[in-house]
Amino acid sequence: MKTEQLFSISELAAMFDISSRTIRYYEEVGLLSSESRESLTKQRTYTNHERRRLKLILRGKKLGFSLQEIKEMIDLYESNPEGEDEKNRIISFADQKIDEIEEQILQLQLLKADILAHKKKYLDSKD
Amino acid sequence: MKTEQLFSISELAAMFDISSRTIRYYEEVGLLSSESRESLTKQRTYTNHERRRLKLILRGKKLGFSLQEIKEMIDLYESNPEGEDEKNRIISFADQKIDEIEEQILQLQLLKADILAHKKKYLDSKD
DNA sequence: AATTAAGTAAACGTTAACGTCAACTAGGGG
DNA sequence: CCCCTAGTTGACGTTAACGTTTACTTAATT
Repeated sequence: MKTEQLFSISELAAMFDISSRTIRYYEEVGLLSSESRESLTKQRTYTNHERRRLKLILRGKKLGFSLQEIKEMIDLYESNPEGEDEKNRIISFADQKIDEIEEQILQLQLLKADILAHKKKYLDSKD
Repeated sequence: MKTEQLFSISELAAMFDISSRTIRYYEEVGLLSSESRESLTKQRTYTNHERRRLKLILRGKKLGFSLQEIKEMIDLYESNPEGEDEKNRIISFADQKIDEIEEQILQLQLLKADILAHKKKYLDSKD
């Protein structure tokens, strides 16, 4: 049998350098869960599954996505579509997100080029 | 002589599909100016210079940067450093931003790969 | 068992980035 | 000159994403 390691809320918070409040907030808005909790008033415990999920959330945040967008993307990861329609809906959502991401990458490359150009300008003006 | 075209605030707003209020707010926080205004109570007019600047602001927003970060980056474009120290400070700021951008691009590529993998999973489960 | 540390829910506070509304002004057409 | 449209400055309202505080409970330590 497999004994999954459990984390407390402050352990998880320390791992990612965020506050406990932030984790509770993510649960409040349905981004995270702590299923392995005995009762509603008892303390939360987290498994590796939730740790990975939190990591995904924070990556999304660093990239500038809203919690709502992040929720949609992660739900995509863990959704279990029933009919063909549902699958098609998910696949086209994925395609749409991929397009957005590619556009973002493109814009970031343009921004990088801009900054490089200006940096060069200041470098050339030295001496 | 060169006659620069002038735009009203609502013309500029329409161009970029934003509100006039947004433009005034950008001026309020020092991101934008309307120098070609006669007096403080008269109407604002914008030149191509400010139009380009606004375009940069909106690109930054789409990329998830805060207005404060955007301000710092654009100020970099238009700053006119005096001493060597000032130039070096600007250049190292540029380097730092470039690092951040490269990291963002990397993370976006990972996110894209993730989504592609999950899309494939759903595709394979079809039929 | 008693103290201390850590966690909980609830509620109010905060900041960025605007939206909205009110009261006033400037400028052009007829 | 009058009217109408577009613009102006406050000032207060709004939403997301938490921070902070309070009063209380659960878990750990001695």
